[in-house]
Amino acid sequence: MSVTLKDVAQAARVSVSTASRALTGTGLTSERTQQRLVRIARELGYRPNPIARGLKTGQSRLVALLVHNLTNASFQVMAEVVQARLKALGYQMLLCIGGDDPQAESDTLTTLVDHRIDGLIVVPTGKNGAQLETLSKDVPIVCLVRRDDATDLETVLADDPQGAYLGTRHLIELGHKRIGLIVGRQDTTSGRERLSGYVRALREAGISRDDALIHAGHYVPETGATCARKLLDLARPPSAIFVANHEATLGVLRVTAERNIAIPDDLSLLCYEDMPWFEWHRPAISIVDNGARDLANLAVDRLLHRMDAKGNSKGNGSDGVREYRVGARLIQRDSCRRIDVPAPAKSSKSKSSSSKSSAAKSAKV
Amino acid sequence: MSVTLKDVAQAARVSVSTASRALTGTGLTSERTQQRLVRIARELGYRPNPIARGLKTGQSRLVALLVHNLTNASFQVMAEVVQARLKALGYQMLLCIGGDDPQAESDTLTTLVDHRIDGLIVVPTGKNGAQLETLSKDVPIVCLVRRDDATDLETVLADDPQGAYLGTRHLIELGHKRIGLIVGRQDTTSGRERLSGYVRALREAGISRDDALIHAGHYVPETGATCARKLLDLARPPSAIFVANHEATLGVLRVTAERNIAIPDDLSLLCYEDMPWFEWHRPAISIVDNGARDLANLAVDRLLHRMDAKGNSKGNGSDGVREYRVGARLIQRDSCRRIDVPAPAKSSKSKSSSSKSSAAKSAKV
DNA sequence: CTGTTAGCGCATTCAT
DNA sequence: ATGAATGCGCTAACAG
Repeated sequence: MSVTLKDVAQAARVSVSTASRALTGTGLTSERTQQRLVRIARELGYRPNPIARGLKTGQSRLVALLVHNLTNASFQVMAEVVQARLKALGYQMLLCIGGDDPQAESDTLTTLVDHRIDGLIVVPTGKNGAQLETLSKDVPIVCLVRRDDATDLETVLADDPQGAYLGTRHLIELGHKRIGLIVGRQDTTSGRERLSGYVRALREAGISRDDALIHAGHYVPETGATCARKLLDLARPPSAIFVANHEATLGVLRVTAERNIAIPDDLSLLCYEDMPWFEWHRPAISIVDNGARDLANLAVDRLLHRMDAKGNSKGNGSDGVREYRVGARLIQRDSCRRIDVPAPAKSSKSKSSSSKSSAAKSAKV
Repeated sequence: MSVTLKDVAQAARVSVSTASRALTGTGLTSERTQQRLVRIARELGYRPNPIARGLKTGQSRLVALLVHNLTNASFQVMAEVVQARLKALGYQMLLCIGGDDPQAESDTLTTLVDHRIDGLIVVPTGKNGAQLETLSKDVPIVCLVRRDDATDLETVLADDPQGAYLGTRHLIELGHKRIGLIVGRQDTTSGRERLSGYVRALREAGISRDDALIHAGHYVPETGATCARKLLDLARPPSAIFVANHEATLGVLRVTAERNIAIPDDLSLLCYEDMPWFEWHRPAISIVDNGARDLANLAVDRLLHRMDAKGNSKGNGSDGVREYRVGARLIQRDSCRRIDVPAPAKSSKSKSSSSKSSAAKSAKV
């Protein structure tokens, strides 16, 4: 069917080993035969068979990325970045979607090592630490976005404490005293860290923490709806809501729409993690950007480093560092307003707030 | 490192061939040894090496999905569906992102066959028909969403003529006579077909076609912005815009926001292909749903059929059918209004239109 | 610098 | 029903 190394060798009247050496460029062949083989191989349309090569070398030129879903914009970006970077290096990306389900994660992990992947970037559920730890002896692994506390795997994290702090402080600076927080499950790193950043900003500002304003929940839109209702039904509702649970954003927006709550006039809204449409939404939604693109790039860097180190068997390539942080960034758009200034009269269509939305566009690499 | 078939065979005191037969379940072994081998394999934690197996059988248990990007919500859904279906069958999905670039597509295709993928679902650019045609002799291929006219590969398409027709007719029924169309490049199947559906609906309604209202462009947000401006700057601007170029939607929304055009009061807006946030947007955006989930499922069905047929070498598994259509569906939300009724007074906040948005939610499988 | 030999782990043919 | 032998395509250790 396809032309093999043997075909090339025969056509060049050399042995397969010579052909192999010439084409893999080990430098163990004479300049002349080298070039000749390359030429002949090209003429014949020879393509090395990764399967056969893999059987011999134990490598597959396959790198896996395991994320929870593709709905989350951060995961989309990460998938695109990882794929692009890897492709440029001759790797193929195996994209797996685990749905944040420990069982699915576990199954997927086994299948992946079965396929002899050369590397793995995983957003862990946190429930398969032992397995990850074991696998990491065979294949370079980098954790992304979440840390699995049961491991000491190299991990690339967003700076969630900082991001939540920045966001909360921004709202405080706008004059908000009662700031609702909708955050992720407290059994995830990011969930805890974002809460801590929020708390710290409050503390620094001398605002006492009110647990009635704090809601944690699963990473689904429904969480946003439920929690938003609870917050808005409070006797003294918050003047701003910080949706630090990305998936919950849609739910919050639904509730504000249902109740005809004007943003930012009636309520300031600050969200976490950018999405393409946030900027076009009206009002454009201010956010804390987690730097998904940078996170993915760093994760790839670290993975390549480890894969390389493994290849040269120079230790484990960890450099002693196990955790990296990518800074968060506040992107102001139009969904937050100063609270110390009286709200504009609630009548005519607000002809104001659409100008600065484009200026704050984030620079992507 | 890992336990091999040989280890299992030794532990069971049989030959590797027997072990192989027992574990692959060819039925060529005695019931007893069969069960015994399975048990021992499990105890030893044996996992067959797909690479080695692949070298022998020419299969990889890898199926590739090649899409343009992951920003498009349809592609996200397709990736998730394909991955889920395949995983259930023991395949791994190789997700590739071609960026609608012919060169990238071509490169990717070669790499994929190098990896001996067992099947391919591809959203073709349309520029690599010959290559696809050639590859299809080695590996089952199903085209998705777009057809590559240079091939007669089995293709799963949205019913774009119908979708565009439905959407246009809906606007006409609401009383719109001047309906702007922003559609995709006319060198793509869907671009042409959606235009044709629009034209047909107009014709049937006895509305003469006005080319000033029709704009085709690349699948990027900028197209939407540019074309929307042109439409709105017309001496007689349209009362409704049908954005049949999905990616262009954001651009259109930006322009309407910039110009403070109220939807649907000042302008009715109908878009193509659903996105999660369309429903939560205010006003909720009415759409023509292309049935991404159904498309993906059907593509997988067809691919599996062909892979199966190839395995049993019963012809090419085409059943003589080369093209499938998945019907489109109109989902009414709040972005289109009757034009024959006078617009409500432009003052107070529109406390109306948020009720039916949830009712029209699409049922997913 | 090159050819010969030997496997990588598995499925499969040919014997028995 | 089982074992021995062969080879998938390639790389690498070992000679020359």
